[in-house]
Amino acid sequence: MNSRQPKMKDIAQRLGVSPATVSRALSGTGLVAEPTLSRILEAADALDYRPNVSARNLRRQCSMTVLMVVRDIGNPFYLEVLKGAEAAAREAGYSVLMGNTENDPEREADYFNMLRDGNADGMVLMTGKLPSSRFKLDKLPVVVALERIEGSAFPHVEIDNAAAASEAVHHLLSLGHRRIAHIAGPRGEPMAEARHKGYEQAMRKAGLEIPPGYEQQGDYLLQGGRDGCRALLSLVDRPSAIFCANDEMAFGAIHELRRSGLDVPRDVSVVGFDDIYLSQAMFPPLTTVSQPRADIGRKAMTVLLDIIAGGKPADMRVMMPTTLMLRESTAPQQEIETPRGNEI
Amino acid sequence: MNSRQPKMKDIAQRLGVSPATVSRALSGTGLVAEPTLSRILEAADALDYRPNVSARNLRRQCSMTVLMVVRDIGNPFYLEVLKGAEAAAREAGYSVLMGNTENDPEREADYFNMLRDGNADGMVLMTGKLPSSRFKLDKLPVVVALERIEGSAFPHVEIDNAAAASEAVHHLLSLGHRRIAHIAGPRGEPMAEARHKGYEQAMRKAGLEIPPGYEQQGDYLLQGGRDGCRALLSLVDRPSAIFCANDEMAFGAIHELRRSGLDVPRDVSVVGFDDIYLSQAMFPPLTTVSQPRADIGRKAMTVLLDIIAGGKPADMRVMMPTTLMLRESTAPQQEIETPRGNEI
DNA sequence: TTGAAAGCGTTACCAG
DNA sequence: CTGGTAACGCTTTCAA
Repeated sequence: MNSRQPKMKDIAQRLGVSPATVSRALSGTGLVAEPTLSRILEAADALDYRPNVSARNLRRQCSMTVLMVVRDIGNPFYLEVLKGAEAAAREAGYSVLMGNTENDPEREADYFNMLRDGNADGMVLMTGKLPSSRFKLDKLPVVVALERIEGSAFPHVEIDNAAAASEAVHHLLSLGHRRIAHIAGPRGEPMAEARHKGYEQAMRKAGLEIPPGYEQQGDYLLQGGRDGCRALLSLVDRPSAIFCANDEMAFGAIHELRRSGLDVPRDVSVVGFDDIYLSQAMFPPLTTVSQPRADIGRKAMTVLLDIIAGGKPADMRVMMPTTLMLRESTAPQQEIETPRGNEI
Repeated sequence: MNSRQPKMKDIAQRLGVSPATVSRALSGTGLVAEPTLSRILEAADALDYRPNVSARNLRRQCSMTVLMVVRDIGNPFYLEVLKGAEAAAREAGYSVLMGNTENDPEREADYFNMLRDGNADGMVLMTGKLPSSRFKLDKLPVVVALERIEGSAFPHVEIDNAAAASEAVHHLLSLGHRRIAHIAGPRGEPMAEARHKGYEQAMRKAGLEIPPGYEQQGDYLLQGGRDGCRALLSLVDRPSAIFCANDEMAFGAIHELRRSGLDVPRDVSVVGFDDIYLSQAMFPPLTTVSQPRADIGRKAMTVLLDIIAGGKPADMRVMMPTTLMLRESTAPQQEIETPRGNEI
């Protein structure tokens, strides 16, 4: 029960060398001469030696652990990001601790404390704001991914939400649509605001007025998409296309359209944003803005690891490219009822 | 730069007591007298003292960390489970480390090693098999969730896949369907086998022969559902209902049906399994078996924490209840083309 | 190139 | 109830 796991001392005694030498041999500093080196490596292997991480961390004052903090771990949106980040961390020998804030400022503060306490060496933050704190957080090794935290000095890895939104609206314009509405994300949420702005810019650039009621306030949720869409359908001059701030609301909108006896895309085109899992499996497969989520996670982790290693990030603002996925929820504008939509 | 974070020694010196007393006061053992106790607590608060976790773990030989190991972190299926488990762990003061195996036996072994090494105090395992090892793994604090690992002595928290599958098929039977096909999960995968068995049992119990070709081999993926469905449609006597081993394949099947000009549910009913995120947002909203995923995660973590605390699990096999979600992808069997399906 | 020894910050055992 | 002290297992000076 006592001496279960072999320690460095055991290997040292067995071989008649000092623990210090064993440590050097095992940590791969090229400071051990050849006869000894291989003997130590062999012995370690034979005994199935594994270093005690707590001891090492205590001594080295680091934890080899990074935090991934999201506001809702239940949101599939974060999955691929986590995946990419986990892979990058793993390759560098780091473990990933999950953090779920549920939008609770106290929890957010907790995770920052873990950082300050050295329980974690760095943090990838995917929440929209910073907890208030009496400490200067800006010096901590933190990278913000996907979201944008205004006024913070942390590096950001994100996409150009406004430009991507504009591109989506352009697509609708190029299909001949003019009455294009928007169902926005939560008010004040920077990502939602950026997408909204992109919509407005594209409309303005096309010389189009946005009719009253064409900008609906949503909440990123299915029901919000339904509600926004219902409001749009009640307008006298209802839109021929709807650009939604995320896919989930787009699904809600499509539901509502169908319930009203309208066909997508024949009667109304719908574009989403995010390209979440199975968006291509919806009916109709959703035209939407795809983010390279795994790459974003990977990049964020890479930047973070650089910072942890003491480097300065090359870019404080990394923009990852988006792709507009043209699928089947959009079709050319058709003023008059046509016998058949462009279903394949 | 040197003495940033206050340590117990600092508090002790400040107050003229010994570090040991500070430790006792702060760890809440009732072994410190009242005048001292509050002084220590106050001082700790004033200095914003936070314990060094590495040191504590080294000394206590535990990590206050549990591992959640899944085969693919990119699969939304695990999300809610993670969420439930994370919440339960957090409430007990544990952190959750993410593990992603990608079905790589080496990685799986890595995570078991983390356990053996004391880098983690326990593990919730959601992969189908055990890495081969020269060590007896059975004594490690591991709980298997969702999956079933045959021949292992670990407690399992799962659902009755066979019974739930039978219930789904019963639903189709009660709608008058007789020609019911199944698109199964990967061969050899216990969960998939159980669901398959449930299908066969329900059919047998109803006195129905399963026509040749009615059991398609799938892979849990969208394309697998498409392929399986296409094969079914090529049969002379094609099914009037399809029970798919998971939702994703059900979406694939529905796609394929629609491509063939068939309406769901008017021409063919489809049932899925899992009730993943947005299954209710599909068109048509999918009738499927819902698992209490968050509860499963929470329960698994609870059992695990019990084991870590030294207790024996009350049940080695906890079965969580499932619910058949009746939505709009199923309808009564209709031999002859009817003018209108039962769309709402 | 190697060894001795001093910690890293806590906790737990023994005395008092 | 409290103080001294010895670990926990590893890394890293400093000497040799």
